Amino acid sequence: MRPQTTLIASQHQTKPVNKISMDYNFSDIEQKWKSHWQQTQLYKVHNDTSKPKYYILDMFPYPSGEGLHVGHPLGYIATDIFARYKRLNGFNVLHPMGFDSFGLPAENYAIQTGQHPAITITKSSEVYRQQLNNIGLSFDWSREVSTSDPKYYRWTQWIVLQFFDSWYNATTDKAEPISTLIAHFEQYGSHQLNAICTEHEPFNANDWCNFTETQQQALLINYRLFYPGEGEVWYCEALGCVLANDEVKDGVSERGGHPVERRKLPQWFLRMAAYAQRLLDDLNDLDWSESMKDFQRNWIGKSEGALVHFPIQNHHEPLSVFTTRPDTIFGVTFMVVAPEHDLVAQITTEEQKSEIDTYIKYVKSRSERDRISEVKTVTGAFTGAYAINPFTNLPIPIYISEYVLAGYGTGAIMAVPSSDDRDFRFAKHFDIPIVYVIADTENLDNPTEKKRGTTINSGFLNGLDTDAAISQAVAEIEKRNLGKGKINYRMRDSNFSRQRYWGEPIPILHKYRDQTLPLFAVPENELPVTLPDVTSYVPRADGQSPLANVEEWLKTPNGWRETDTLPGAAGSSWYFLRYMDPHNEQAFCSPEAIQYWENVDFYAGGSEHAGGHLLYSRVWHKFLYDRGLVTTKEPFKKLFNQGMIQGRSNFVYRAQAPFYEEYFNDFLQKNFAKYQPVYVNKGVDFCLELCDLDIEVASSNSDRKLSNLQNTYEQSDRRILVVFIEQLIEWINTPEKLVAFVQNAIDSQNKFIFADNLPAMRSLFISQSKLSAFSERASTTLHVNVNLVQNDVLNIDGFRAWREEYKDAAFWLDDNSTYRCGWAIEKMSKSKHNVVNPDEIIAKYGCDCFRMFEMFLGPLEVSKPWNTDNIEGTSRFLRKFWRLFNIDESTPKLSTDQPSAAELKVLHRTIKAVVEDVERYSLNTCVSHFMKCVNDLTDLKCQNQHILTQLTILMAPFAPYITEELWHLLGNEGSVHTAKYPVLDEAHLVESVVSYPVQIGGKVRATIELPANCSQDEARTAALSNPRVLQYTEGKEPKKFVFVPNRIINIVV
RNA sequence: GCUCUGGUGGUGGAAUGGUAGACACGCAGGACUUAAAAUCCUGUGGACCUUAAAGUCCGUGCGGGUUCGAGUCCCGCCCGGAGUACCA
Repeated sequence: MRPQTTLIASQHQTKPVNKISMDYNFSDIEQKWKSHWQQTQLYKVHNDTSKPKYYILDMFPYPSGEGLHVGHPLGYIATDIFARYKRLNGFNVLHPMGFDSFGLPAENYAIQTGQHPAITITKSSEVYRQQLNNIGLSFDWSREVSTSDPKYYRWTQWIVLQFFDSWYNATTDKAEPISTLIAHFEQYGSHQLNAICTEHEPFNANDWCNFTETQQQALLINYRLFYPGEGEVWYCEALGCVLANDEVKDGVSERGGHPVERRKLPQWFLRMAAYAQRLLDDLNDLDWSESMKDFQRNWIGKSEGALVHFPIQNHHEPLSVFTTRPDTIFGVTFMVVAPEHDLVAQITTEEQKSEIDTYIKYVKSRSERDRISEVKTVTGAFTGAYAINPFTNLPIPIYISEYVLAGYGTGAIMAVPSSDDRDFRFAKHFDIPIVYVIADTENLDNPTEKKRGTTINSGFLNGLDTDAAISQAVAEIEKRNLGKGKINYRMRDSNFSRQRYWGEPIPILHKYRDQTLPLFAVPENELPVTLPDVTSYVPRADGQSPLANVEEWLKTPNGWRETDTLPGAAGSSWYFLRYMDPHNEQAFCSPEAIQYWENVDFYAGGSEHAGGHLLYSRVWHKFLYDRGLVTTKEPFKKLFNQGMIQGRSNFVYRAQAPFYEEYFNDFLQKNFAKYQPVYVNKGVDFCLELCDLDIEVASSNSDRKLSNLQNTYEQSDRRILVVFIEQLIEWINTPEKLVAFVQNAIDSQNKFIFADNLPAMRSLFISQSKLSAFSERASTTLHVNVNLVQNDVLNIDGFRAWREEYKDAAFWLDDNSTYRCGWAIEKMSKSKHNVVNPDEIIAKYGCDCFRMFEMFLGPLEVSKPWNTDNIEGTSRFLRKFWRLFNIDESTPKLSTDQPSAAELKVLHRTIKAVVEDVERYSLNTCVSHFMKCVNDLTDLKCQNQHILTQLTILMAPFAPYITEELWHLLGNEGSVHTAKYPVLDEAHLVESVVSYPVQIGGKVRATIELPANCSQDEARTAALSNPRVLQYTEGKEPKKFVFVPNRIINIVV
């Protein structure tokens, strides 16, 4: 389909119309410049260190098979505008794009279809690239990276091996090569070492030297930053594989609805927790939104407290807990251990065993989120074992409950029902005693409402306030050797392996098959370890990845390959560095490139990445910093979170059986009230009390009903009219025909009346504005393709053509003969038929219009619905802008005179507003400023070359094509995108007179004009003598006189 | 559950604590046209009041508070959206 505007334009060109300006023909213009820019490589970025750098980046997209919808480009257009703006202001701007191409969707598609994910992903990347190019984005595609490309993932694997080869030295507070750790072990054993590691038995230098290789390696993995261990994952017996959280819905697998359970399997981990404190500290210097920083702070979840060991009766090992409130230790009346805690099996008594087992089974089916968010019902089980409160020496029962997570703290808590809400509910439920340890909580219905105060019933802590009691308690705990003060982080080491095919193979070799230790890194010169082809992408029933089936790949001269792959986060945690030097085969990025580009200045993406990608990337960057591979501590200086674009769905309403009776009832009341129609619905639907006619509304295919009626009425003194639904539908928009039909029946003498020549049965759709008169049962609501709707008015022909079943659809229309649809704001999705494809919009309105409209929708950071209707305004604006140039036969007829003061004022007011708003990322208001400017210049009949040239450059970042075309029509060389950005001259904005609103008691009662540099006294005299003001002050002295220069006057009487 | 975020006309939205509704859409009326498209003009938060000009009151989810002045700041609610560690 050719765009409408083009048709009109070509008509004008073929007609010999005299002196009509050339119309704005976006499709020719955009085609022309798109290929021209490609040929001249306008957007190619060089590592040109003579210019200041600016690195602007969009979050890595995953190329989904469905292509882009209008929500995706929002951020890309915004960053493109900033990139172009920065370029015009003299920066060397890096603005690259690539694809995060490993991941589950392609893999699941491969499982279903057998197609290699590399093929699907290449196809969808190609679609993405084309669509992005359609939007006029100034990416340097020569720098494109793709995580599933072996040339790229070679370096992902390389960095992972650096993690493997590192440990965290808590003294120097950074990651160091594992060789320095081994040197330490050889000299001191594990003594005098301050490292972040998994706890293990201490050993000395002599021990170390006598350990076997496997023993040494087992110790080292307690320190490595990338290490093997055991982790809980979702496992589905029926599907025979590990599932992602996303693939588990309501406790069953999303595919097939099979039961799932948490299962411990060998996994690889990234020792993220080592970086917790630095991740927290360095947030302060970042230009991120406070909410995003808050999110990460909460995620890291630092808490200060104490580690306390409670002895267990009849058991050698103590129960260790972490608590933030050691001051309440006298109030501990029970302990709760995570159901999966190792101790549970050891301490559970014979009598309690079956209860505990049943409970553990229940918990295995629960997600972590379910476990912590469930507060209404308390669940748990008693182990039968008792711990001893070391301060009161009283035995306290040990329970297990799902609200305690194995992965947090020590996986066990000391429960203080008088100060913790969940403990309180638990104690109530299991009838456990409550000891009050804070003054004035004894008489509260819920003592946990008061969490701080004077300590009571607590021996040596009595009388202390909470803070003093905490430090006193910690001191005493340490003195009695019961534990120690400790800082705990909620953030834990990240599970960094997947038992799946479509990811980077973990470049590790095992000496023996199916035995983790000993293990070795794949030598650097053998990277990348590429993915072998497999016959099936389905994970193995034993939970291993499909790679474990590829015998010839598994076995190498030096050992057996690791079969786990890396998660998506691996490739996306460092990609922004690769863009700096994307083709380097000697290093992941050259030191020179890193020296110049440093890190990302402006990073745009959705806030949903806060806990994942943004945290992983920070850890990787900090690690690379520690190892001297990058020069900055943080990867992303400024973070901008754009909102989502929601879909705006449209609905049509299909009539259901009850509709016809309801409709006819209403019809009778309106048109035949004089016969007193009554809805009887007994045998027949209606009877007209003041005449001898009954009426039945029926479908023509209910033959038996008809013959029954006929029989009944042959013996009756009343007559019957059968109104067929088909007839009702046929006459729905011409009720006068139905009136005539019914009137005829009333007037006739026939016993049994029905229409014979019936139209075919069609489905009926009711316009939204008619709907309110009917019950909910009268219609069903159906999503309709939004592309068939404009301003909520349905394109009826389009609708009929949309689906076979709607071919003959009938419509009950509004009085103005339109069908009005209902609407709702929902997520944009295929099933809701509210997906709008940018390509279609661009074909109809042009890329420039699409870009400006996306920006015009609303503030970038806010979620908002897409509504194509409003695009007309933006389209009109661009045509009006074009007309300003007075183009006759492809030459603008403009004046080269000195612009007028009024014109200059409009221009500079716009420059000021646009620059201010671009700098604060408010792009929707920029579009408004351009509209206002074009409106004002049109009103001024401005045809000044200087003004319009400046405006063209100003608008170039927003509308790159039309401005480029006009730039050349104006006779300029080069590209508008390499021009010099307009500079604000305040001199043009100086006003001699300011108009002040005068408020009296906070309400505006008058407006007065005052000289620009007016003093408070002058303003006071002028305001108080104003007749309007006098009406309110009645000449009295005001209580207060507020004068805000250039703003407002407020008088208090 | 927890954390974050938002709530302003019929619609999208604008507004450093300073005239709420800029800029658009839609709608209504008008001009131009054989007609349509395109374009242009006028009106458009609600309720009063007036022949008119003008004016009055109410209005930014709800209830309080701070201030000469609150959409904006503070406290307490209500409703929607997002994230919640293996979707990316």
